[in-house]
Amino acid sequence: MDTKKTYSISELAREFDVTTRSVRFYEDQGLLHPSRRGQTRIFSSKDRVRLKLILRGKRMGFSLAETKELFDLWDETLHGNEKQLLLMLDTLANKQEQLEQQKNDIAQAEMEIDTAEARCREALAELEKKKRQQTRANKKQPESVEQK
Amino acid sequence: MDTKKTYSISELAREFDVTTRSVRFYEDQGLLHPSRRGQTRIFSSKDRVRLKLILRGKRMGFSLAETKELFDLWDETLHGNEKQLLLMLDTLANKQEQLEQQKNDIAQAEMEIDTAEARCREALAELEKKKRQQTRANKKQPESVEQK
DNA sequence: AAACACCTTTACGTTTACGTAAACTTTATC
DNA sequence: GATAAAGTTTACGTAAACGTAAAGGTGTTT
Repeated sequence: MDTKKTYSISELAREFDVTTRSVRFYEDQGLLHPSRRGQTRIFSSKDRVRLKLILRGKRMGFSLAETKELFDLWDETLHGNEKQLLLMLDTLANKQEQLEQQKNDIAQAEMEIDTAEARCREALAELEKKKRQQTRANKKQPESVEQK
Repeated sequence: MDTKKTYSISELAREFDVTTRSVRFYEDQGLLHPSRRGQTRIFSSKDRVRLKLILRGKRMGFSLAETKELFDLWDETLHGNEKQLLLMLDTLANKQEQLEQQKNDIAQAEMEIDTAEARCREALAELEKKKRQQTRANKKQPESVEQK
């Protein structure tokens, strides 16, 4: 269920395959805001979503600080006066640009991987061809094998 | 021209907007291999290409170590015996998977940015609406403005 | 009540990717 | 030939993102 209300630190850690140390660190940096029962952290589904966003951000090369900025900005936006809303729109536009850049990078990388793969296969084919020629030669003149 | 033979360290640094310190660091880590004239580094167009790849890798969240591995592997592959070619193909397939993951991440992020943007615009529209109502009210009952 | 799993804080250690300064040499320019 | 511009090495400093103890608090299971 995605509708579960709360999560323990290790539940989240297991689900997203991170250490509890990391989760606590993210809280320390102000990216997560679990409530407490006594000492123990209790994470809401909002925290869960944020953790997911943090990790996606990391995969995309965003720093925790960048991600935190976005979170903070979004929180402020909810309290939204006009200036903040406009600032948010601006930030979102910037992120879009970044994503476009990344899409270009990925497209480039894919092309290069494709050509690299092609060259590999060519080289392999070359090797195979030589091997077959070798084999044929051996059938006709077996003594040509292993000349010491 | 893209056909220029060699580059100085500051030429490369300017072109790609990095510091010379970074370039030297990349050499130190074995990612670049400039030749020397006396003490001075002379970068080939191969080095230039590699620098471009390093930076693209960074934008995509790759560490220098990861990029170096790819470079090294590719160099070995050129000497290619069969095993190395197969290993390269495997590595390339893995990178492809990574790229797919990243494309997914980007697509997700784009969707979320879109909905965030939409909400911003809604909120702005709400504010505008309220303002207009306010204005109309002021025309009918100007004394309702600025109650101390 | 002992053992065990799970949670906590505090705090020092580590890796990556450079920044920054010092002190020096080489190359270009006036 | 002096001076500036660009290059060099050496080496210590730093921010980010955790790892890794150490030392201890809850709580539930046997």
